[in-house]
Amino acid sequence: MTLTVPMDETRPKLKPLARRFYLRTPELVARELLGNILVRGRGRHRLAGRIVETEAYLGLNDAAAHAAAGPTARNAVLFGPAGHAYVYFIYGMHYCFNVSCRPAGNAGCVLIRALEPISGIAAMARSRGVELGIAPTVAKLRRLASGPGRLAAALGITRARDNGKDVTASDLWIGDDGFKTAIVSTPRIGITRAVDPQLRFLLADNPYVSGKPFRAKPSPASRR
DNA sequence: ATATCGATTATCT
DNA sequence: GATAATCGATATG
Repeated sequence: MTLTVPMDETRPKLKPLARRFYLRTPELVARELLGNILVRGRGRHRLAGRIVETEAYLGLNDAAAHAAAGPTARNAVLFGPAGHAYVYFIYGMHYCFNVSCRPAGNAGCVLIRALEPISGIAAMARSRGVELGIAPTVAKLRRLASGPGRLAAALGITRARDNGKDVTASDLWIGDDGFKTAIVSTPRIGITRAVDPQLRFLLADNPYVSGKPFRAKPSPASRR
């Protein structure tokens, strides 16, 4: 199992990814966002987690994308400049957080699907309405932000509050601390069209990705 | 362990 | 009026 390295305060100051990072294809941005840190807040009271799962949505030529049929009131941000938050409401109760890619006019984006919680964990638990006792297990921590709806709830992301925000310069931003690791791709989750292409990207063997709960590999010594 | 189901509403046809 | 880039709960083997 490859748990990611915790962000620690001795690393160089976390700096927002620059605009040019997002001025590329959704596939590339989705891959390269993995391992970076999604942050809510600036300064002292920060909520932060490492991005461990993403999906690329390609825009007009992607039947599964919200932008597939062209601009509407809901998806307007996708047709604007790169590096802005696209937040939508789904199933009557969940928000999902995306970042726009490519130059204005190209409606690509990346859905951020899961975080490994790093700081502000107690606040995330409060936002999610879950109890973590002391010394929470990975299984408990996983419940905070493994899945796009959970992630948005953990960071208090809503459409009213966050849609359209500049992710390179606002209280909702993404920073690079230099972390890199192996990446896996799979088909995207929960869609009914364009189901084949492998546009979902995950950190290999990371327990904080969405889907089946993580199970520790049985070791000979721990078998019962 | 996997399967199915209900919640609840903005958005689009 | 139908659908949806989900989640959590319940049922069943």
